[in-house]
Amino acid sequence: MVERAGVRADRVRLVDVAERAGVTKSVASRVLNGDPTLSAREETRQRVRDAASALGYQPHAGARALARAQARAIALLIPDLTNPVFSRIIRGAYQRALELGYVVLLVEDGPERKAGEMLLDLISSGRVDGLLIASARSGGRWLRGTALASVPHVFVNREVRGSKRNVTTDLAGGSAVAVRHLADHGHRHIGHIAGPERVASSTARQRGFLAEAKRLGLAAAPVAHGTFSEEGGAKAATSLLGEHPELTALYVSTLGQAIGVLHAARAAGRSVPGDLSVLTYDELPMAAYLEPPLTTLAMPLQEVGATAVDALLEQLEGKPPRDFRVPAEPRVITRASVGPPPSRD
Amino acid sequence: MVERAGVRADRVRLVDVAERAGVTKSVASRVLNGDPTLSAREETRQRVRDAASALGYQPHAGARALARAQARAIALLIPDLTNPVFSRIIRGAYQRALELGYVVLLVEDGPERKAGEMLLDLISSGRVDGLLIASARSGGRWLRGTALASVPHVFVNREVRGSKRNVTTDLAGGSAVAVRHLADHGHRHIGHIAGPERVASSTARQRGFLAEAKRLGLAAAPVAHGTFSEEGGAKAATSLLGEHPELTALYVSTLGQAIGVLHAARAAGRSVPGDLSVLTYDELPMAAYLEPPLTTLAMPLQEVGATAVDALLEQLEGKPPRDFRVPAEPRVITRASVGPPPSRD
DNA sequence: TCCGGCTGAAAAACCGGTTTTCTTCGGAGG
DNA sequence: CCTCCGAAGAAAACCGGTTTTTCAGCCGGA
Repeated sequence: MVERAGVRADRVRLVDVAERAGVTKSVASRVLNGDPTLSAREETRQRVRDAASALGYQPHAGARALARAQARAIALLIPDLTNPVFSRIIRGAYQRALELGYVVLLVEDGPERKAGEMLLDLISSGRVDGLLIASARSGGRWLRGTALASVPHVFVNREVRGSKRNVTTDLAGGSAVAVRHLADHGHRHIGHIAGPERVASSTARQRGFLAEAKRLGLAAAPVAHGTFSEEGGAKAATSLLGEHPELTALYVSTLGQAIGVLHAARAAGRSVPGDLSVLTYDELPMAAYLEPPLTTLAMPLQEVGATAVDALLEQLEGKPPRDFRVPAEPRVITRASVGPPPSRD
Repeated sequence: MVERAGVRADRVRLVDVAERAGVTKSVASRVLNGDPTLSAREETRQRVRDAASALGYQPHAGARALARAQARAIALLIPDLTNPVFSRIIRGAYQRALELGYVVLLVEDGPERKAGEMLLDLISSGRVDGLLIASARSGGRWLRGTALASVPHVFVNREVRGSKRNVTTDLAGGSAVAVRHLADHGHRHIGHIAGPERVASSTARQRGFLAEAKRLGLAAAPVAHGTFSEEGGAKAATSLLGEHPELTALYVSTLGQAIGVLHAARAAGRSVPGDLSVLTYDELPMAAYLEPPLTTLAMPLQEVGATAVDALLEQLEGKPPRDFRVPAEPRVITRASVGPPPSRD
């Protein structure tokens, strides 16, 4: 008979702990879990705890998941691993999950459209208890279907109307701060490089941008859409600057786009910030090392990730879902990419 | 009694499938798992399969993990989520794992030094069957301890001597190609921005760099060390260019460092590629949008991640560990950051 | 006619926990 | 002196699978 690869041999089981403490496993279990309905002498409890730590006992996750009907794990769906914005969200989520004794399974939303099924499989195989959905891409597909209905889930950094499951920052408020910052430098002709159309985060930023521009009585505030990538930013900037040569400042949605915007500006012979000021969302160390160093808008993305976990766990506790807004207070990190508009001549 | 949040209610169990097919769960299990020792009529087998798919049966991962003594999950330790280099490795690993029916748990190696314990907990709680270690940081600590000894694991993109568990690319060979590319452009004074000292990937690249420089009979080939970040690259470049103003080309270890190098070059008043050529490891879309667009060395990182999974699964099957080298064939992606050395005058 | 061996499938044991139910024992109250 | 009760812990059932063991028929051969 072939020997099994399993480590079964050297695993410390609850029974081992119980035996060493001279009690039955039921007592051991209840002591270790702090079951309030157990009555046992303090001395006995201590024996159990001692035995557990002496043996280095670690309960078997599978057995627990089985007995308790919960895996203490959650899945996190993100659109793109290489985007550092999501890295922050992931970090926040991982850390909070860890604090609460949960484990998180990352799922990247590939173009193969498999992510939705994967998530559902994770749920129905009992590998995870709930879903954190930070990707807009798949969403639409199976969102509507009955599939998600009975599964605890939360939308991260995106807004699904009426879902009562959104964890967001005040993107619109951030946009307002951005526009004000540029206006304070004297700019009256400000454009916006937005994300893809019909993506919630894009429209939120755009809404804030337009509202604040109007409030300040700025001239036409044009918007161009592009994907959240260097390429998307470059293309959008090229077309926006082509159609609106009068623009003196650009408010950009993501750092990736901003890199593309800088590229496009150079290609168009516009110096930054001499001819064109650029302010972008997403503060990351890299921003300081670009040419020119980018002035950015910092948002508490890590906190968004953490809050998303809190929101999901609330649902897992049986509470009705509700929206969370992460208190934002956007800060402008001043570097070199924003200056006064070029003097007319 | 409070109602449990668990979805126990609507879960399809093996018994349900068995019942619908009119057999016992043992038969159902063995049919679905293709147990060769089972004898059953084809008609019966079909009934079971039909029942399973009709009910949308998905086995409970925890129960399986318990019964089979294996979780069909692996952990992947990475040093830094925001580094897109690791994103590629992660992708490769996730995808291959998925194909093989495994799930990957990502662990980021924070400075809190907790990562090692976390991994061991994941193992001892039976949440994962093995470890993929792509971080050099923690390594040292618990590597030597008895802890890892009996745990299936693999080192990804780093080399631990004598471990027989390394999955690497030919970093040294890549360095050689890089140096040759620069030499082909006429450079005789080439410097290298390496990673932190005593990190295997750093020394491998450095070794290849020095060997090829020597082979080509180049003048002193100085090396400066820095962390794998923009800041690390900038500092290293500043000191290297300060001490060796004769350098006309730099071979850099990572894209992050390269961004720092470009920054430092600008600060030193050296134009790229006019005064200084820059060639860096790590091909990513972003490289094309930097100023100047960076010439890079592309390596099959995704393949490294995938191979690491293969290597680990071999161990899980009970085979003795062995080193894997991902066939590399480094390609230089030509952009604008490499040119001829400035003409002497 | 009786037995052995095969096929097809049921039954039972087990994985490592959690949770509910039962038992034992000592002491207080009647 | 007997009864009853609560404390302390043992025993058992269950979670949802996998794997081993057992069993019922049926067939062929002696």
